[in-house]
Amino acid sequence: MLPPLIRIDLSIATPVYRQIVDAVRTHLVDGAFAPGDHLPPVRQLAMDLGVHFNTVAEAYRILAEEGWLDLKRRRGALVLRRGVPRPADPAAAPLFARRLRELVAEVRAAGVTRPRILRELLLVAKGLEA
Amino acid sequence: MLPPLIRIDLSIATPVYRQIVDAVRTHLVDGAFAPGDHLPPVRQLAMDLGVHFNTVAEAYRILAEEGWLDLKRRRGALVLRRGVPRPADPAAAPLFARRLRELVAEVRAAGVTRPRILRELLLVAKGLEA
DNA sequence: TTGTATGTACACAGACAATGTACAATAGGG
DNA sequence: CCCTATTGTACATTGTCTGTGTACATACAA
Repeated sequence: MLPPLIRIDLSIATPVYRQIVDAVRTHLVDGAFAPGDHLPPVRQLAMDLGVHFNTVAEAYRILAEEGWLDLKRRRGALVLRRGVPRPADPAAAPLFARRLRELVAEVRAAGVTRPRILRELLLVAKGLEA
Repeated sequence: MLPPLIRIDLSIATPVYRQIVDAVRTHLVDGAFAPGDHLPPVRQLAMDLGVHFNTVAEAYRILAEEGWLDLKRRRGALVLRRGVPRPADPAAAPLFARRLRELVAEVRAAGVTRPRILRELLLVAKGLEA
């Protein structure tokens, strides 16, 4: 069995619905979920994750507001071809810089080694160049 | 006036006390706050940030639990020489990989350009090599 | 037409975040 | 020594957020 595309962790502070949003959006950006695909129904994904279906529905609603999904009853969650990213909020890039540094600081403090962090950074950078 | 070392953003979902923790920890890791320094008293930092002092106190308490600070009444928050990072939880590195990808996906979706993201990743990577 | 698979709406319980207020400890001045 | 001001602490309170329960609306298929 392949590792599930979406996993959640009840032990961390990030609320489950936001973990779902983050995980699904990652797959949408990198193409693992492509326009025309259907996401699993809220009740099915909820079963897989062990949460209530309304929690999944909330995540789908947020993704629909972001323009990724078209939600229609009885038809499930259709992945849309999402228009060009809206012009970035000018604060977005500096905020990214800060959050990236905070994330790295957090994992360094947690004992992840510098080479390991470096490796992940460069892997992601590599993926962006393509 | 220099840009303040710590800033918070009431418009985002991350609670203020956690924003404070993240910002201060970043400075602790990169050395802007060094062992022997004193952080501002909770009431003063709270004034600067426009929040209640108990919110700052909560952030300081978390950092003290992480081993960064020694809190004593009337003496303020003393920055400790923090022992070697505890052995990393084996899940920490994979979790970092995931969170990094989620962060990048989020800002890409928000319209930050790939070169801009790449630049920040490489900047942080550079800082880690030193 | 009817049943059923789907998303939606909304109320509710519990957890969490931020604050208000009172208190405890301690450094420093007299 | 003792007092006082400055600092962190404790805990109750208030409002918001999260996750769930339950009932409903919609639309496809037989």
